[in-house]
Amino acid sequence: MELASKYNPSEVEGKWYKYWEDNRMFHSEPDGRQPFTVVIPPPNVTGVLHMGHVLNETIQDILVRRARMLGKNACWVPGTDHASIATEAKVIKRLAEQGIKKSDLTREQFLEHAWAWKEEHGGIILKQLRQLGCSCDWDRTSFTMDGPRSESVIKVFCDLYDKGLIYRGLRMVNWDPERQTALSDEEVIYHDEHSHLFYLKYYVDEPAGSTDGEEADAQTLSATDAFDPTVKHQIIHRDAQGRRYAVVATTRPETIMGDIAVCINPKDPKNTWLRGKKVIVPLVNRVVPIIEDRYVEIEFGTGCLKVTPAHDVNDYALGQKYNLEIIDIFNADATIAPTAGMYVGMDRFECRKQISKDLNAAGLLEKTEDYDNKVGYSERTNVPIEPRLSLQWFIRMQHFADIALPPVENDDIRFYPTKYKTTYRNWLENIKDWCISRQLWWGHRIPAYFLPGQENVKDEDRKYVVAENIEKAVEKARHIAGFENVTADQLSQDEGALDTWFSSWLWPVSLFDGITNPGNKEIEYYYPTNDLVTGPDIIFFWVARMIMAGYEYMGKMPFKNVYFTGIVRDKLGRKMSKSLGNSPDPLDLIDKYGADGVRMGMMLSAPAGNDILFDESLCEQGRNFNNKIWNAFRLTQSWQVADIEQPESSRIAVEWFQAQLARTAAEMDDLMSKYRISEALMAIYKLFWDEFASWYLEIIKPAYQQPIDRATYQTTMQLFEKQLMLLHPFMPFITEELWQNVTEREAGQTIMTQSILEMNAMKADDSILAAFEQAKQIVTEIRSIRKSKNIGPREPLTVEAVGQNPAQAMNSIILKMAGLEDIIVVPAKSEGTSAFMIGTQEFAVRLGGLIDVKAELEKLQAELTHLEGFLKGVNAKLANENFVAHAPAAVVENERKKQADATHKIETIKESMAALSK
RNA sequence: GGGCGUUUAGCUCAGCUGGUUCAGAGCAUCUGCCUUACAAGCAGAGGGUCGGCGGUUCGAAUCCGUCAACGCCCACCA
Repeated sequence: MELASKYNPSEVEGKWYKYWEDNRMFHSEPDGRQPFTVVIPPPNVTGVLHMGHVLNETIQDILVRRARMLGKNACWVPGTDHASIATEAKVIKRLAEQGIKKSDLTREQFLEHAWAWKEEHGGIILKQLRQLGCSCDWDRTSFTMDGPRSESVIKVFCDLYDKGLIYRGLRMVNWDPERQTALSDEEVIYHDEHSHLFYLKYYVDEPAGSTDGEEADAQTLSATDAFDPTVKHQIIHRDAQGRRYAVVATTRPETIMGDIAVCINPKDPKNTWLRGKKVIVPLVNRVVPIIEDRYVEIEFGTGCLKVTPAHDVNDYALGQKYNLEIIDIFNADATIAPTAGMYVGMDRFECRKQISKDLNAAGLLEKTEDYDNKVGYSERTNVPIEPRLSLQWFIRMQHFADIALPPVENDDIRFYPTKYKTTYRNWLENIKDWCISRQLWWGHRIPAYFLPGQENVKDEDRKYVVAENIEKAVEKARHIAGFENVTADQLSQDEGALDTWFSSWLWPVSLFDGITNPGNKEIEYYYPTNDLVTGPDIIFFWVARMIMAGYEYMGKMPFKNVYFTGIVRDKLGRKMSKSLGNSPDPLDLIDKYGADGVRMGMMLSAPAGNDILFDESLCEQGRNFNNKIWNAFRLTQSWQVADIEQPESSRIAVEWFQAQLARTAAEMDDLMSKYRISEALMAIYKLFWDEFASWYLEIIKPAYQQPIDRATYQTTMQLFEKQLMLLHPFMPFITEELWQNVTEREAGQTIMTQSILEMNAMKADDSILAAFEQAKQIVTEIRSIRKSKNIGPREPLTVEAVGQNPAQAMNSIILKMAGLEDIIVVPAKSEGTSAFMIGTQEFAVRLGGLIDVKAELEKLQAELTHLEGFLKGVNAKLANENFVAHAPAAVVENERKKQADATHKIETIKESMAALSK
């Protein structure tokens, strides 16, 4: 096998992925083994791979591949999400480019375009996942709008409706004027915004000069306290003609056409004079009553609140309470509606500008202040949402909160990191009903069918039936009095579609047909799934709701563990985004560093729960590691194997490395069980690079053009192979490539299906590990002395062990690695040596004429100073009666040992110094 | 306004219920090396008052209080 000096991933990755896939090696069927199931968080069907996916999918692949190698029947189900609103937006955009408006199309025509778009762009991301190395069971690829998944959604809707958990109602919802649909609360993102607080004059509906005879307070009115919210007396505003008016502060003057009242707090001393009066809405000239409610904050603005029930949730609540009229002044696209009577057709923000000008011109604007407030934006279209009164479908969430909270609280379902338990609890404890209907076409159409002949009935009172299909709907309808003879073509289905998350919340169940075919073999085998890997940003959208649906429909948790990844940011901590241009294209990175390199780069920076500061140089580190492995393999392949005796150093090295491997395998197992994936990777990285390549291979490496003994060679290749296996989940491609070449493999054998169970059970021999560490220290000391004395690495040296040599058993290793001629035990070290200490044992390197007495003395002096300081500390501790009395015996004992060791070392150093000074 | 989290080496992080010479890892840096596996490398080295202050304790990076900075989530003061 000819091997280039640099690893070339592109030659290897495609080849092995094709092999795995062609042989359906990721495919799973229920069998007698323990299942290990992961369902992919379905990416948007028309999406492309970004760095967030790389993080997420790499973690899942590591978990899945590892589970497979631990003998489990691993099944990672891939799929995509129809992403109702996002995809519909993309389709509309493309249609617009072709000069077609959505409103020009029928529902059927639009859906044709949408499906065409889906066929064209759908699944690109699934191909990209293959490039990353993801070992998904592609035979199971699903789509949230495919047959079984759609059927599940409709069935669940009907079921929840029948259970009384879904209702239809007129509510104030979050309205996206861009897409013209309702949204759930979770789809609204609040941003701080610099805006203005407009102080509007609402004249009292009374003749000029009116008084109530009690206006003494008003005499004290000054320019400054007129708007002081803490003022404790009445504040009456009058214009030059003596007309009284109230001042109302608002951020949304454009809604005054919808004003139906002005509200004050009954306890507000400033505004008591307004009680029972009527005021005139500026410009609009509508006369509206002053109402009183404790809801109004006395200290905000002037304490007067304009009430616009159609355009504010709180105002709506007030409207309900006081039975106020509702005037909706906006069209669905948030332009001014004819009901407003003015500014009709104008955009809401244009209108705000215009109306503030007009108010000012009319002398109805008292003043304007800068004001920072929060404005809700649509998560998808990034347009300010409009609270809008609308007839929508909702799920009663209290029931679901009740079943979903306990399992997380008591750790039946575990969250990593655990801090998200709190987030989860807070949300569930303040749960609100979920608005699940969307005024969209791309999605699951709401299976509600309206009965005919209700043209004169108010929308919210129209009769309907909920059924899985039109036939069942007709049947149900015929049971309703007066509709006994209704036919299918007389029923009209609700035009709306369901929230995307209404399908995703079923994902772990619907993937195995657990809704449509309960109790089937697959759902029984694969459910509950094991690990869910996702971002904390969708904990409410998705994770919580899956738990709800899981318990509702399976009576069991949907997954046992949830691993929340961080958000991928750039190295400056900024969120990766298209607009910033700071998000690398994962495929470019794969081109550059190989999939294994990118995976490793990602994982190196990904401790659980923290945001990931991604830096391309980490991929470089990954690539370098690949190259290191590659070259280590190249080295082993360059050896001639001969039937010669095994050198002692090799025998010891093998024994030592086996222990080291056992220790690392156990460590990795422990770390993986805690989802400390980056640390597990670091453990195998260090094992391979620092222990295997830097020590083991250097020890067993035969002299130039000399053959290696068969025993060492064979064991070495086994050790190599085992490391590849431990590494495989992290870096699947290079490990497969090399594993295949470590030795002849039978056809069809791959590293993927090898077991690492045995390795995890190996016992590490601690005594050899300790002895070897000591030998390494000695070697390092000698190398250090070589370097400081400018002695080349191959110049033979002799080392003296003073009194005894505790590292005797490791002599062969030390001789080879430190380039020594000999290690001899001497009663006292000779002149012309440079000494060092390992623990309490002194060694000395014979340097002959190279010894620099002055430098040597300086080195010893520095060490002496350090040791004396250390000893002083220890002595102080031991002199403290409280310490000796209170601390556990073992701790005290340890301090005594430190004291003895330090004392001994100090003596040794002093002797050395004395000898040198002679 | 409420809640959560973070702060340890130049960077990114580990340090579990206080005590192993406990102050660590990787990367970066510095020095010397193209030593026939690998310069995408080898060998060696330096670097931190553990955010500030106060407390508990024989003993604190670790526990408590407080302050500060940063980040995230939730919330109907227009």
